[in-house]
Amino acid sequence: MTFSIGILSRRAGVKVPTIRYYEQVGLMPSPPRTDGQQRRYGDAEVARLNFIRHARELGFEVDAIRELLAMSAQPEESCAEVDRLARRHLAEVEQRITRLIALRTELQRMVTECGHGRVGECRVIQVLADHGECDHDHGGGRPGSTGFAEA
Amino acid sequence: MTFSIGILSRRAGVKVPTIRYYEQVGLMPSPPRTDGQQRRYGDAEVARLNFIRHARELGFEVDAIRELLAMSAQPEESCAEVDRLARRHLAEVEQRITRLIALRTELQRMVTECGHGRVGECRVIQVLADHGECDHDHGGGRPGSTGFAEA
DNA sequence: CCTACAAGCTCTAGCGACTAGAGGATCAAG
DNA sequence: CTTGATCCTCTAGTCGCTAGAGCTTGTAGG
Repeated sequence: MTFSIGILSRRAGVKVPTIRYYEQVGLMPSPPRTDGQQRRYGDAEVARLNFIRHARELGFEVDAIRELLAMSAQPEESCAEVDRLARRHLAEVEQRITRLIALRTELQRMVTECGHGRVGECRVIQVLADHGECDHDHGGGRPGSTGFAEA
Repeated sequence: MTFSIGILSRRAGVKVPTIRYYEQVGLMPSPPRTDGQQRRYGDAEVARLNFIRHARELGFEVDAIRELLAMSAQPEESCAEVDRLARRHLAEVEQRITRLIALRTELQRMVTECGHGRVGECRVIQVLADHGECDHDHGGGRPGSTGFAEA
């Protein structure tokens, strides 16, 4: 009926220290303890932890999960807020994708233009040194040392 | 000829505390100081800081930038290592994109399936509660409370 | 009943790349 | 010479864990 944190860990696929961390930040309840102060859990906690894990895998932040959990405890309420949270997160993910795709394009251009010669002519280094070469190639970054200060 | 950290900050588009942080972690040199211990920089530092900023914008980690800077100081060396670093980073970016697109798909499905009714029937909550509903929809998550423990 | 020892406990510190703030010194312009 | 913007160092906080020290507890076998 009740079980230890290690069992809970295996059942929900969340590491033991992470469960304790979730308790600390208020995602998981403070469970009852044995006489020796060891935590005892039940099936409800497995469900809750699965919910948390899945939400984390989808990239929801701990604050958002706290809200989602609070809302899910009110099944009669309108789910407009839940929807809003999920949409906002979706928008963030889409923004990250957009930015990463721009990065990928830039990195691809850098590596395909690298002539595999010496560092002095390396496009990768040139593009990094001169931001102006980033979006449009206006030809001929000067070869040679970049002339940086040394750390 | 030489200028303060604030001027360097404006010229390179990097905040003052970030410049000091870069000095601390060895990306920027320890510059000469005035009698009153204030840092003085020259144009080489503007170039170096621009390089760092651009590399950060492309998502290179500080460790990678340290290596890139070291390599760029050796223009006669082969750029194979530079190339390797850039390609590895590109591969990481591509992986992140792949994962984020999977997340986006899942989130889109969640929000489009939400009927905008009560929380008890909300698909967003249901999918989060039951990982099994994630990749393939086998119909009819039971409505009602999720039955979690409370935090 | 006793002994191992796995698993639990608390507490602190570390990751990466900054950011914020306190509390004080210095520099440049008027 | 005064004002006030800028600079200095230092510590601590962010986020979501993860690692480790040093100790206690639970449980299974003998």
